[in-house]
Amino acid sequence: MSGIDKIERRRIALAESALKTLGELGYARTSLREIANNSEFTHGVVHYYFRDKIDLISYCVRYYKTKCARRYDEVVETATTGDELVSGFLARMTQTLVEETPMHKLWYDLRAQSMFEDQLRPDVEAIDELLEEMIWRILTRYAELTRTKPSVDAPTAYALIDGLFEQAVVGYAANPEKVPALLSDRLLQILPKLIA
Amino acid sequence: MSGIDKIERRRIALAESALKTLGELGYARTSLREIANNSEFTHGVVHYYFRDKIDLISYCVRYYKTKCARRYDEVVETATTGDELVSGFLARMTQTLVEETPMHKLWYDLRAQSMFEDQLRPDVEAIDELLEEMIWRILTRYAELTRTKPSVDAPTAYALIDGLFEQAVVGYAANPEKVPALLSDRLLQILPKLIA
DNA sequence: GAGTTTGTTTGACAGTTGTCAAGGAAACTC
DNA sequence: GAGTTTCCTTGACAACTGTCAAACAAACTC
Repeated sequence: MSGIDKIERRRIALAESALKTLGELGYARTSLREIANNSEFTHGVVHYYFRDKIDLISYCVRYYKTKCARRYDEVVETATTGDELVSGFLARMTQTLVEETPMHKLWYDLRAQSMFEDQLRPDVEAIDELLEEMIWRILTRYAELTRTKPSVDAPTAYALIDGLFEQAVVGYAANPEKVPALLSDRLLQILPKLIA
Repeated sequence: MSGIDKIERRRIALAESALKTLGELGYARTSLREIANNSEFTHGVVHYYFRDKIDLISYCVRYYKTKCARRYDEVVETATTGDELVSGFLARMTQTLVEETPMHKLWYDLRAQSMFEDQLRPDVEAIDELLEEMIWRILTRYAELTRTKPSVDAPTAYALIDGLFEQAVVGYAANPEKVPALLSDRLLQILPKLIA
C-alpha cells in the first residue's frame, strides 16, 4: 500500500466523518472533537492529517465537489427528447433533495460561511463553477433536443435553478412530504422559459 | 418616558449593535461579548434585556425584517410604465446590494443557520414570506403596467429573483465593481419571461 | 431626601474550543 | 528481531463562550 495513498485514504475517511457531522450540525456547531467522536479516531489525529480546522473543512468541500456535479450526466446523455430530459432531471433533483438533504444543507451553509471566511472562498467558488457548468450542460442539451437555444446565459440559468433548489432545501425540514412536488412544479414553470 | 418604551428602545439599541457585528463577522463568529463591545454597554446587560443568545438573535431578525421588505414600495407606487418600474427596481436593488452588503450577507447566513437551529426557523420563515410578498407586489404591478399576467406563481418568482440576488451578494466581495451590473443584466434577461 | 425600584457593571463559573507536545503503539526496514 | 519511521492516543494549555449573581449606580417614589 503506497504511503501517499494511505495518507490520502485517511484524509478521505476523516473528511467523510466530518461531512457527516457537518451535515447534521452545521458549520457553527461542529467541533473537531465532535468530528473525531463520529469517526474511528481520536481528536488529536486531525492535526496529523490537517494543518488546522479550516484546512480540514476546506478539504471536505473539495472532496464533496467531486461527488456532486456529475449527478445529472446520465440523464443528459440518455434522454432522447426534451420531455424525457426534463422528467429525468426533475426525478433526479427531487431524489437528491430527499436522500442527500444534509449535504445540501451543508453546502448552502458553507457558501454562506464563505462570505465571512476568506479561506473558504476559493473552494466554494470552484464548486459553484462546477454546478453552473452542470446546469449549463442540462440546459444546452435541453435546447438541442427541442431544436431551440438557451435564452439566458449560464450564470443566470444556474442562479435561477439554484434559487429554486435552495428554497426547497430550506423548506424541506418544515414540509418534507410536499416540498419535492412543489419543486418539480416550479421547475416545470420555469424550464420552458429558459429556451427559445 | 414610558417604561415599556424605554425597555424597547434599549432592545433596539442592542439589536442594532448586534446586527452590525453579525453583519461583519457572521453568525458563527459573533459572541455576546463582541456584540457588547461594539455597543455602549457591557456584556452583562444583554441578559437583562434578553433571555439568552438565541432570544437576542431572534429579536434581531424580527427587527431587521421591519426595515427590509418595503424597499421597493415607492418604485411600485410611482412607476407609470413597465420599463420605468423595471429600471427603478434594478436601481434600488443594486443600490441596496452595494450599500447594505453586510445585512444581506447576514440574512443569507441566518437563513442557512435556520436549517440547523430550530429556534430561528419561525422568524426566518416570516421574513421569507415578507420578501416573497414584496417580489409579488413588484411582479403583479409590472404585469399590470404591461397589460399582461404573471406567468409564474409567487413562490417561484421569489425563488428565482432571490437566487440571482444571493449569487450577487456572494460574488460581491470578490468583484465589487462588476457584480452590480451583472445582476442588472441578469434580471433584465429574466423579468420579461415572468409575465405573459 | 430616605428608600425603593430599575438599570448597569463587574467578576466569576463551568463548559467548550482549537492547538499542540509528549509518549506509546504499530508498521516497516535491514 | 533491533532499530527506525510512521501513526495514533492522551493529556494538557490558553483562550473563549454563554450564563448568572452580587455589587454598584441611577432613577424614581413618596
